[in-house]
Formats: sequence, structure tokens, C-alpha cells
Amino acid sequence: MRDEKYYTDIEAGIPTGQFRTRFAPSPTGFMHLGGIRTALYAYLLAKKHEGVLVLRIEDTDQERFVEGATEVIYDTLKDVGIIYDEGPDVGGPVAPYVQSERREIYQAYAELLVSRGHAYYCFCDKKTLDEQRAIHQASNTPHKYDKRCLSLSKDEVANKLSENISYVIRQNVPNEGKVHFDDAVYERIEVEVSTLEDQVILKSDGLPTYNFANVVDDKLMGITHVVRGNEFLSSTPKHVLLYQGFGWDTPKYIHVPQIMRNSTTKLSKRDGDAYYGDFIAKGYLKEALLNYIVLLGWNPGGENEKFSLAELADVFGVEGISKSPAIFDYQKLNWLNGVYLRDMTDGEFHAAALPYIRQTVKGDFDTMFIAKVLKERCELLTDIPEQVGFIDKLPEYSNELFINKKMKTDAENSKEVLNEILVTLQMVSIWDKETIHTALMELVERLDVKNGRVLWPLRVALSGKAQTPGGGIEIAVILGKDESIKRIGKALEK
RNA sequence: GGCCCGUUGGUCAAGUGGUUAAGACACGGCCCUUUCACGGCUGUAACAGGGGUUCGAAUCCCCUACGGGUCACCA
Repeated sequence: MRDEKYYTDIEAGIPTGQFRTRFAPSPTGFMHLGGIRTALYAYLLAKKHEGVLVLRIEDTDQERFVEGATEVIYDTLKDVGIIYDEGPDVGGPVAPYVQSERREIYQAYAELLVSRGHAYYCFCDKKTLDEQRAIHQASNTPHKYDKRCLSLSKDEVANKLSENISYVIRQNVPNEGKVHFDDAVYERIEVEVSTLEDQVILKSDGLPTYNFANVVDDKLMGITHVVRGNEFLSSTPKHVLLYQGFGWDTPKYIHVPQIMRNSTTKLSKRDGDAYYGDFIAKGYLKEALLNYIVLLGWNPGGENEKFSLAELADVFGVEGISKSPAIFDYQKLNWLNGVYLRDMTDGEFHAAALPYIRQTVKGDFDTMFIAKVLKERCELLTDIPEQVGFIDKLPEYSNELFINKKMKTDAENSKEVLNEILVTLQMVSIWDKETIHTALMELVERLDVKNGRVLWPLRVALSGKAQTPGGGIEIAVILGKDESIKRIGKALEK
């Protein structure tokens, strides 16, 4: 048994008087969208309160260890702009920030809890426990550990320990009474302790379970506000009991609702919609993704929905967090992504779009101009290659495309008009938007028809598509005079 | 199954005893010297159900239904 000084030495470093929150992911190799949102909320609250965000790596499950997984966490947070003030790679006053490096601390605190009667050694092996569980499952009665090891005498425990029998330490939950805590989102939650089990707090490998490490670390790291997913709502009463056992105050809890794929299922790895990387690969801008995510489960109050990270730090607050789960809506994400794209300058958009344009456009074309007309009609960068595919090579198309009810065009009158267009364009000497526009508008006037009668056939002849970035005139500019005339001639052959 | 949480239009959601029940996405219509898109205007569409409390309930209470979470030596 360690003396009091041991504990006071550890606790001496606890920062006080500041708003401290943390993001505590397990290194699985991927960053779940829900996790990023939790991190974001924590970050924003820390910013708002001029506090500190701590990054803590929860790697107490050795079986799940994944090489390079912590780097994924660092990189993703850095990538989206969530800056933490303390963490394994940046240090801080309450290091280490990786749980596997804190095993002595957990062991010491587990022993402290045992000495106070709030925890006890348990020597039951897995087989015994599995059997018990099976019995309860068969009879459909709720399973709870029966506390049999609690009745072991001090000597019995000492003997077993000296015999090196494998053991765990369990929390000793009182037999009756209630526990409650106040959540910033869910308000007061109260449960009967009789519904709680004597959970394992220290595993036989000497490492703590999540529920224990979490409490010890949050206390020792001076965490004042805990932001986490609401899947932890049910285990929070057990945490509260642990705090009480130590004689510590509980932090403020802020449980946030889940992000769902649909009303019954969560976002999943299988559908490729759970991880940050999935979305970046699909062509989403991280700013748009982050902005969308923050809106899932939080309402800004006003009409504005587009926020930069800096703006969010200002307007974000727990009052706006909702209780019910939010369903992830691709349509709205796409829309928001499009908003971000359109808000770029032409230069920025060109830079972002160029790699995608170049996937299908290999020829010598004015990519700056292409990007300009593309910007207004693009929601996802990954849509671009298909959108501009016709530029290099006219795709096969059906004459049906010339038929457009609204434009009052059909195969016959398109043919007539295209002949006129051909003649008109051949006379255009300066091949730019203005000149072509003027020439064609004169044609429209001379034929005494609506614009669409002329421009729709032009678009189809030049692109072989009904939907294109830019209108007929713009496409003509992109393609150049020779190619444009060639394509119109081709259309006339059809 | 026990315990905990949730339920306003297809989706995100405002709303905290008296509102014509916001707004956004999506969808439809109209407009905009070119389809689509962008932009503008406009339309369709909701308080899960049932009991209370109250002069008056989306708002407070109870029940039911549905959905989610949790009940591991995972986090």
C-alpha cells in the first residue's frame, strides 16, 4: 500500500482555475465523423471560455492496438484545424497523455479505492463468469456479478495474491440508493444503484478499463468539462460513484447526441460513410464537412448556416445542442459543399479543380476559363472529370437530345438552325465570348426565334450533352473555332 | 428483458402555456438577354397516439407506441 504522499505528489500538478476539456479517442486507425464532431465541440467550448483542450489517447485495449493509429488522430485534428493545447505530441503539465503510459497511476488509485472499501479484488476466472452469464441469459434475468469475491477476507486475498492468481479489481457498488448527475444537455439524470454492476476497473493485465481510466485521468488532468457521445450516458452514474469513492467533485458533463445513417442505424464503416477520410476521398472540402458536422446536433440560433472555425468559436454554445439523434443528410452536405466552392475566388477554385479537370481534359484548353464556368455548377470536385469529359472528345450522342420541348426544338429545325449557325460562326474572326454572343444574337433576331432555339442545338452539337458547365457560347469559346465548326458539321451529318 | 435517453414537415431544426407553428436542404412552380446550374420570388409538407392539468397546450404531468443507447477483463 502506498502512503498518502504518493497521491498528493501526483495530484500536486492538477491545474486549477481554468476551463479544461478534453478529447479522448482510442487509436483505431480511423477518425469517426462523430468523434471529429465531439472534438470540435470540445475545441469550440475551450476557445469560447479561453480554456484548454487536452488530447488524451485511450489505448488501454491492447488487443485493438493499431500501428500508426495515433498519428492518424494527430494528422486529422491538425488537418481540420482543431488545435489542442496539451497532448502526447505537444506535452503539458499533466503528462503523460497516453493511458498505456499511466498504468502505475491507475493501479495506485485502484488500490486506494480498495483500501477505502469502494473496490475489491476479484479472482473469478472468465469461465466462471461466462457460465453465470449464460445461466442468466437462458432464464432471461438481468445479469450482474454476484459480488462473491467481496466476502473474501483480507488474509484470503493476501494469500491468493501471493500465489500469483490472476485477478481484477471491481468497483463495489452500494446495494441501495440513488446516484444522479446533471448534464448540460440532458439535465438531471438519476438511477437506482441496484441497476449498476460491480464493473471491473482494473483488468488482469494491470491496465484499467475505460470507465476507470476515464475518471482518474479526468481528475488528474484537471478536466472541468467532459464532452462526449451520449452512448456514455448510461455509464456516467458509475463514474459518479467512482468520483464519490475518491471524494472528488465530478466534472460538468456535456453529452452530445449520436449521428445516424438513418433512423435505425449509425454511420458505419461498411457503408463508407463513417470516417473523415472517406469524405475527403469523395471530394468534400474539409471546411464544408466540418461546417455541416457542427450543424448536426447543434443550432446556431440565427439564420446563418455557414461558419468558419473562427466564427464558430464565437457563436457556439451548449444551449444550442439538441438531445435527439441527427440523421446525416448527404443532400445538405452536397449543397453546403457547393456553397463553399462557389464562395471561392476564381483563382482558388481553379487551383482546387485543376487536378480533376486534368483527369479527363488532356488537350490544350483554357483551364482558367473552364474553371470559371464550372464553379457555378459544381457541388463536388469529384464530379468534375465527368462534367468536362466532352471537351477532349465529343461523346457519342443520340439525335433525341436535339428535341427539347421547352426550347421548341426538334431534329428538323435544329438542323436548319445549325446550318445557319455554321455559316455565322465561320464568319466570326475574333473568337471570344463577346463576339460570338453578338453574332449569334443577330442570328436569333434575323430568324425571329427565342434564344433557346439556337443555343440549345449549339450546346448539344458541341458537347453531346444536355447538361454542361457553361452554355453553348461558353463551350464554343473553350473548344475554339476549328473544333467547334467541326463538331457542328458532325452534327449536321447526323 | 432491466435501466437510461429521445420523438415538430422526407432531412436538419426554431419554438420553453396564447405564434397565421420560423428558417435551411430536398421537391414543385414562376422569373432571370441560353438548357442545367447560380440568383430571386413562390408553393406542397410537421407537433407519434391517448389521457389529464389549464380559460388556453408543440410547450407541464401520466400512459402507450416507436426509435436509440447501455447492461464486457471494448472504448
